[in-house]
Amino acid sequence: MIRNLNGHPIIIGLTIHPLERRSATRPERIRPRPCLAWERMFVSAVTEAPQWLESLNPEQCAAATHAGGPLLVLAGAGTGKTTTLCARVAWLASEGVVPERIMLLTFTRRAAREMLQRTRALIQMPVGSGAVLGGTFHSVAHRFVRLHASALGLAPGFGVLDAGDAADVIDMIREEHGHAQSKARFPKKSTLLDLYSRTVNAQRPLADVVTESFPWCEQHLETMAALFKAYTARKRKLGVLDLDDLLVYWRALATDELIGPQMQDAFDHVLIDEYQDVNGLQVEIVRALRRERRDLTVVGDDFQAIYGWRSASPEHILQFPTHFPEASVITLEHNYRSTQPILATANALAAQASRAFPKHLRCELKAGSQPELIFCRDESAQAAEVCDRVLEARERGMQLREQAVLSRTSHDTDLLELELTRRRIPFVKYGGLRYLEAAHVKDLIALLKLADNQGDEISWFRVLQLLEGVGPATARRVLDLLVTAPQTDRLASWPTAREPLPAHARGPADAVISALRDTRDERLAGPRVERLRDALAPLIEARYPDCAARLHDLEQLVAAAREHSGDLRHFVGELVLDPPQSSADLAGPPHRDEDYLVLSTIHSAKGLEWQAVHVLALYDGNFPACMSAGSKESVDEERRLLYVAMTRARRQLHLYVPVRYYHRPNGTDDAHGYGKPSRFLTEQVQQLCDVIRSSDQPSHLGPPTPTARLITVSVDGLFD
DNA sequence: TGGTCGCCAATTTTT
DNA sequence: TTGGCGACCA
Repeated sequence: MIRNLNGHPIIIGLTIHPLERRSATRPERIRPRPCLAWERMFVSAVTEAPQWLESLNPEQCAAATHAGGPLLVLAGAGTGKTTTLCARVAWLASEGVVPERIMLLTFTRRAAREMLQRTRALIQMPVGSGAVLGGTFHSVAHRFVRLHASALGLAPGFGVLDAGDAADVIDMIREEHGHAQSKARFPKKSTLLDLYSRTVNAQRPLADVVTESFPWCEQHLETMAALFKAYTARKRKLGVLDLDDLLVYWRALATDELIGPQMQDAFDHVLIDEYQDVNGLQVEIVRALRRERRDLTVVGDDFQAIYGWRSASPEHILQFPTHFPEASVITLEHNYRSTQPILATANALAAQASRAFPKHLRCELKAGSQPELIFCRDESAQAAEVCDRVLEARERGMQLREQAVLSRTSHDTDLLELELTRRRIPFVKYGGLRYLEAAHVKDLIALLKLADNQGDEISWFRVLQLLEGVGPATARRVLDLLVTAPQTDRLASWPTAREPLPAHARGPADAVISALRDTRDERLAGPRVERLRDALAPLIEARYPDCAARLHDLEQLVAAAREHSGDLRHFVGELVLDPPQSSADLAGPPHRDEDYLVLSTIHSAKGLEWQAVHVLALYDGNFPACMSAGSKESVDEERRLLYVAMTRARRQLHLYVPVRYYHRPNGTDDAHGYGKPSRFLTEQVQQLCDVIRSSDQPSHLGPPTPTARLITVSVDGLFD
């Protein structure tokens, strides 16, 4: 059993993958440990220099020891942002601030864990004492809302819906309202949830959000407004909160005239990482928490804001000095990560931005090779090129885990995954399909939720449809019979409720029901999950052809439950907020001796770094995505996304432009199917990438590379 | 005829 | 994996 830094077991991830069927020798996915340059700095700082503050540069030191009042730390990529924040927590603690009175909000739980661990190492707090309250906005919100559940009119063990569950609830209402069959196409569940979530997180009227981001839905505005009202009512009725509700409820607590001041007084210091990615709702929470007490530290880089599609906006960090007029601002500009040529290229890209805090990253590593811009014949040539370079670098002594392949979408690496498998190069991938999104995992979770709450219609709906010959209509009929039963024991009405089932499905259904019944008195999550998994297994086997791999995934969940000390409700709740196999949870080196290449989406690579970085598929329409071509803001965000990708590299940076692509029929105005190099690769950047290699070989596939170069010249026009 | 099931196409990024 | 469409079953 592998554990994370908190000692919790980690599930090693999916064994199912869309490409799996074609590649039998695919390596098991494991989580790599991120490369931490600052970690090394600190190890020496702690062991060799007791006054660890001396290892910081003057700006970092000023930030770490800032006394009193709001502080904005603008930390460019690779400038020791995490180092500084850790040092600040350590400094506060060494100054006598009680750790429990420090709140540390980070973007991922991994970041929180790492920081707390580093901090402990710095000031030698005994393990267990450093109870800094740390985590994501959502997980901290969960804690507060649970604490004040009754004040909020919630049952003590309210459930938390993940995004998939929320979409299912919306879909159910959508059907009840009769939108499923209406002739005018109605937005589907994921669009609706997206729209709802954006509206809530941005704290702006629905009409505005629709007009701005979903103009094609405008005709349905009133209907959708009614649907969303029904959605919130339904959540109340079901006694559940979705992820957005956690924030909404936290804000309600923070602004409450009784609880708000208490909550504010409970924390001497609030520190927030990645402030460029907060949304309007989160800002309101922060302002409520620091209305009177003003000790607040926020750290971020407006040029690395890449979550606009989740209602985050770099405007919030830009406006921090307005919200907190007495704020001090410290800018970190010494980059310790990348070589000068890489930094110069990234700076050239940043210079194209329309709005940003001025920053001039200075580089400590002068020497280094130029970034490479590589034109490839097509996406499979791109895959081959990447493999060649990766192996070449390994020959020269660079471990695979020191290299990473980053892409705009997780799907960009499909061909590469096949090629890596063919060449037997081990790799791990994160981003992409996540553990909790796999159908069979959702099946088991639905059953677990039923064990906890027999009134959970969504879960009933899902579980019933696992039975052979049972679809939405039959499931609905059974459900109606169950729901009419008294709240306390819905299972009591099972003998009647099972009537609508086809005869051959009744036996298997009974087996599941008795498992639910048998485990009712079991307190610990482990035995319950195991028993329920056993009951579900036959249905999984009957339903999915590749059941062995899927059952293996479920076994991981059982193993995790066995290690869990709490009850089932707790276990499921934590699973939703801290899902395994998410990029947020890359903890603990699983096998020190293993070496593997890292594949990741750029979003998931945030905060990480590697010696060599390969960025795939930089052609117009993909990166920047055509979905983002609509507004200046979203194109700016695409640019920042590329900036984030480029600044992950320490020594080598490779950018790939496949010239011809196959998977995007009628996607653009280009009927010939040639990719145009990304609109971000203007001449300015290209000149800095002085090694331009073409990799075309004689081929039946056709067009010679010069066509691509011609297109390159015309890229600038796309900015207009 | 209502309902299930099989087949095909398409899919941005995630707490 | 989801959604849409058409075939087939009670």
